[in-house]
Amino acid sequence: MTTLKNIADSLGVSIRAVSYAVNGTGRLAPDTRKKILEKVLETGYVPNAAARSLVTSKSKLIGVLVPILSCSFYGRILAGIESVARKNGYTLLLMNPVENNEDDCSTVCLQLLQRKVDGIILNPFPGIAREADLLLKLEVPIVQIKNFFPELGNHSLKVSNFESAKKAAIALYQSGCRNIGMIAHNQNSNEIYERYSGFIAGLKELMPEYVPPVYESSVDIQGVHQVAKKMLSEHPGLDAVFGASDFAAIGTAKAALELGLKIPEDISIIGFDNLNIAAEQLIYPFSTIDQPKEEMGIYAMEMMIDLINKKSVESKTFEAPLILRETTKNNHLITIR
Amino acid sequence: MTTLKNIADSLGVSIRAVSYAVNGTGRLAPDTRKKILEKVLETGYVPNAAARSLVTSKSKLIGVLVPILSCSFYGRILAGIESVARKNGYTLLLMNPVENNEDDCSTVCLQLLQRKVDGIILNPFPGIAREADLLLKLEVPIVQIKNFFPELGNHSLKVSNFESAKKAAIALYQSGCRNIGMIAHNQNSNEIYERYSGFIAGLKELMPEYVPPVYESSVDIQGVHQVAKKMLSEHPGLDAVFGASDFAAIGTAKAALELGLKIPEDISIIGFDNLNIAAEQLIYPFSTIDQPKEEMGIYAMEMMIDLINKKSVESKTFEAPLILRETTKNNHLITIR
DNA sequence: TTGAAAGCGGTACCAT
DNA sequence: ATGGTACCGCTTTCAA
Repeated sequence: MTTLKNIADSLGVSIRAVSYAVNGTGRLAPDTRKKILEKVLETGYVPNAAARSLVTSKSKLIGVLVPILSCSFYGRILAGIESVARKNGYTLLLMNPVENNEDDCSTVCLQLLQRKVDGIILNPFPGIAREADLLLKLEVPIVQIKNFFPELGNHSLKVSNFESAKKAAIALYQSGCRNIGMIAHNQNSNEIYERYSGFIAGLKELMPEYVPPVYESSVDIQGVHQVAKKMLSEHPGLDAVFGASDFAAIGTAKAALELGLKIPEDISIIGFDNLNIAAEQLIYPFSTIDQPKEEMGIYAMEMMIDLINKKSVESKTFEAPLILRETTKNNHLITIR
Repeated sequence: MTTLKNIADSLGVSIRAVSYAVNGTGRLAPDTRKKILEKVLETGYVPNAAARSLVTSKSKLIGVLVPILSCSFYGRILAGIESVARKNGYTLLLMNPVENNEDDCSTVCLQLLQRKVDGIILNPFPGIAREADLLLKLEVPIVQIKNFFPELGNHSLKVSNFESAKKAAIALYQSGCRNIGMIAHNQNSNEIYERYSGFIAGLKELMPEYVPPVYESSVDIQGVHQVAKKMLSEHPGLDAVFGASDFAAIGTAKAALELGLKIPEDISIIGFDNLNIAAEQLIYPFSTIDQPKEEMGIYAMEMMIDLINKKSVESKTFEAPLILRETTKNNHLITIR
């Protein structure tokens, strides 16, 4: 393998000179520099990142922690992160611990510590927040996506869950629905809670007396399907459902169709996330709230770079627009976006 | 930061002793070992991966290169890779170059070289195969997924594209269809070619005289939609279409519905991949060929570990079973799987 | 402008 | 069984 020393020896110059030439730093006689660079090209020399980071104590590594890879949601965020990381000389360490599996979470944290990552971008969940002390010991920036645990610092990124959920409630009202329910999720997460609160707040404004049915389910279509069937049976008058996720929306639609309801004539449905599986439905492309996934990834990594460079950064809340498709009726009456 | 030396000094033992204790290697007096381990725990010492890999010349890093992150397909493969990597002390470097963008591809390769990864798992495409010389210089194992370029060595992983496509053709025949077309893709990839060949072979067996229409499209629903509309208009007698991907299947279904055809009564459709967006269709969950994504990821990483340990490994072709759902008629008549 | 050399945090060999 | 030490490849200070 070619090293700095090899090149230095073969050219009769010092190691330092080669280092400067390779990195474009320091002062060097122009022709020395040129000579070295030619040799570098010729030998195909590539600097050793481990050696470099050992002495600079910068790894140029960013740990990225996501709980789910089997759904396009995090993949699209990852794509955003990766593109700006790569353009700025950072490389991503991808970690995908099974959510709340203690072993997985601690293994992953240990990796992060050993690798001396320069920063961590993660979608936090309780199992990882429990390891906060460890992570904090690294003393590197942490950017939280979607969710937020104060133990992990105060740099975060999310969408306007409250406002967008409120928009969904208002939209359903504007389309003529008056019996509106919600399928929420039973996970410990403030984003779901914010969506719930926004939904309630929207209804409170328009129908102060109305108390909507809200059911909770696990975050998967199967689970929602069961819960939605229960909700629709126990509240046969429902003419609209807001889902805290697209999984919730799809599960609800499944249940509604089984019960012989027509979408959206009998029942309107709005989801959240704008997942591919919601957008690409052949017959019922879902009305939903769009989370700007790629943009969030891009912003997260830009924020990370600023943090690493000690620039001041602000946590950001993205707008999440309402997209009207085929699971809501009277779209022309809906003025809110 | 705590280092080996810190611990050694504070305990009055040698650095070597601490190294042995931490790694559980070498011979050490039991009580010395115990004493050291306690100190390690107390100080929260974590070894520095860069320093370690500098001297061992093993990085315990695996470069993973995927062309697309915005679709659950590669995410699910990644999840499989990550789980076995983590359990074996390896960490993944995630790379997502824009396919066939030269800059991206060379940046990514440079990263791989600098990081001295112990292995590379990738879904190869022409832009990356062009950098094969560089990658080969690393002299580390390369495992190719889905596609295969001989320039990148001979370790690969794929599904039985030919046989499964043949199954699809036979299944469509068994269900009673006699006018069967195909939507293929115009990308330079042998997997698509194998699917095409399998399809043709299946039909040749059953209807030697029949010459099926085969149209090519880009790999996205929009593109397929256009092409499928053209195909269905130019061949109004078609009663079945085999899609080289689920994108092809969905785009075709879209076109068929627009033309007023009933699925599956008027036209049967079988896709390939078993993507979430195909499986989770509310009204038309797609009959398709299932690629075992997680399993492929798991196997790829296991294969990588064997290769690193100089064990002999064999390239593997996974079975890809036919899954019958709602886009094929007379499923009960279809005996092939 | 350039060469020599210290040292980053480990591993592993060579003596003792 | 254990201590001393060379060295991995690179950056950077210091002196010339």
